[in-house]
Amino acid sequence: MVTAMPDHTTDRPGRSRTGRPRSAEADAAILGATREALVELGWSKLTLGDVATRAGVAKTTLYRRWAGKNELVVDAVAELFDELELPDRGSLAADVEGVVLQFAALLARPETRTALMAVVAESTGDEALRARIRSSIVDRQKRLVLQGRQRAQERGELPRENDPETAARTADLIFDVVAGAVVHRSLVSCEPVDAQWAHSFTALLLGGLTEAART
Amino acid sequence: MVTAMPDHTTDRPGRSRTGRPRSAEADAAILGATREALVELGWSKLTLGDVATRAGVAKTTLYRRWAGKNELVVDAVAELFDELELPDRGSLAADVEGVVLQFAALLARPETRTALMAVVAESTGDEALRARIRSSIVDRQKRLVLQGRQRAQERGELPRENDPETAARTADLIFDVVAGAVVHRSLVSCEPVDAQWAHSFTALLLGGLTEAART
DNA sequence: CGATATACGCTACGACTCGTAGCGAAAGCT
DNA sequence: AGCTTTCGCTACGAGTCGTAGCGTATATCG
Repeated sequence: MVTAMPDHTTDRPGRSRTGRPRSAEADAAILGATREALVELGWSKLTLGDVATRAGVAKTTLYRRWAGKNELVVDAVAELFDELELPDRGSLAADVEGVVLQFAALLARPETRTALMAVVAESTGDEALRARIRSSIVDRQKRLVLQGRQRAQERGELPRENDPETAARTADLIFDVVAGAVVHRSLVSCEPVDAQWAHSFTALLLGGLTEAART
Repeated sequence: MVTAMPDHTTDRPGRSRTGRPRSAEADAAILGATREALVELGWSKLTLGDVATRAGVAKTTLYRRWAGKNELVVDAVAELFDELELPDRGSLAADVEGVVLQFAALLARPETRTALMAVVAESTGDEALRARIRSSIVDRQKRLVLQGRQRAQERGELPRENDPETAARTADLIFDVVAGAVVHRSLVSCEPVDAQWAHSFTALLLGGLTEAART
């Protein structure tokens, strides 16, 4: 799931092939410095000037590539979410528990905690930013739900869907429940997402799914 | 659930009874102005000077009462959450659907959307702020879960718990699932929490609960 | 009533960040 | 070579921050 062209760049005139190309190392250094500064300073105290200094680039270079703090942080965090995988653990319950714990581990990292919530908050009044978050972060992770369901259906643990529209709605519901519960547990309630919690949660979720499939 | 003493005030020396008391009207004006400014400007562009102007008070008055933007916004938003109620609709499913829709309506208001996420984001690096959020907002709403379960047990829809520790864990789990799913659906996925979704979600949740109770 | 104590409005201040403009130099492509 | 774009650097006005100082307003206490 790699974008062929870096999507963070603002309008580049015609994607011309002449002239000095942008430094890829600078890109990596900036995104890394952003995550680092986010951990130390938090969202509100994060300044682009500081990021530029840490990355070893000029402040103007930052403004040439990103429109502002929001866009920069979205790109800096989006990279982290691509780590999530869905290894086949043999059963639907084990798969769900595994991805829950993976997601929790990702949210336990300070840069993820801070950045994710801050950007979502900022996006409530900015439609363009919201769209960027959805395409860069949220929608990419829905693949985990679809993948897990397909595996479960192949194993016979879940019935195959007849109506594709219902199937899509159910997938969305599951995605919101899983992601929402884990985020709320770890960031709002500030309680650990350990193996015990993951087990209880999985039991609740799968119980609800099989119960619903029965009717 | 009204606190006898305003809890937002920073250290007041001995709560002495002499001298001019703080204006309660100013308090209300400031908190209202904060919510208003939050809607128009968003979190990052919200300035305390602007809030002071809108509220018709001096900027210094703001700094005398609140330590900073975070604390002010937490108090401004905490008031909104006290609206949530759990009217008795006759069945557990109806009660859950009702509170889900209420919560969604609260999150649909722009000031709530913006403020809640922003404050949570800021709190990831600030233990004092985290504690303030929990006591002012989160923990207060857990009453809804406890209340709903008690009613369901009285109706015979749910079995009574034997182990109080397990009961507490289950309540926490339900709280995180409900609040997390609704927040994620409306703020991250940006999809409406309508009657249909609330119905599907309730079926999933209650299905999981009865299934889990069976084993 | 006067004395005391606190809150309030107002102004001013240094420090900081913002986002942009302008320049010369560097680095690629034809 | 010549052209094009990026990069680092410096400087700038605008805006915000949080605080200090001062005079005034409003409460309780003796």
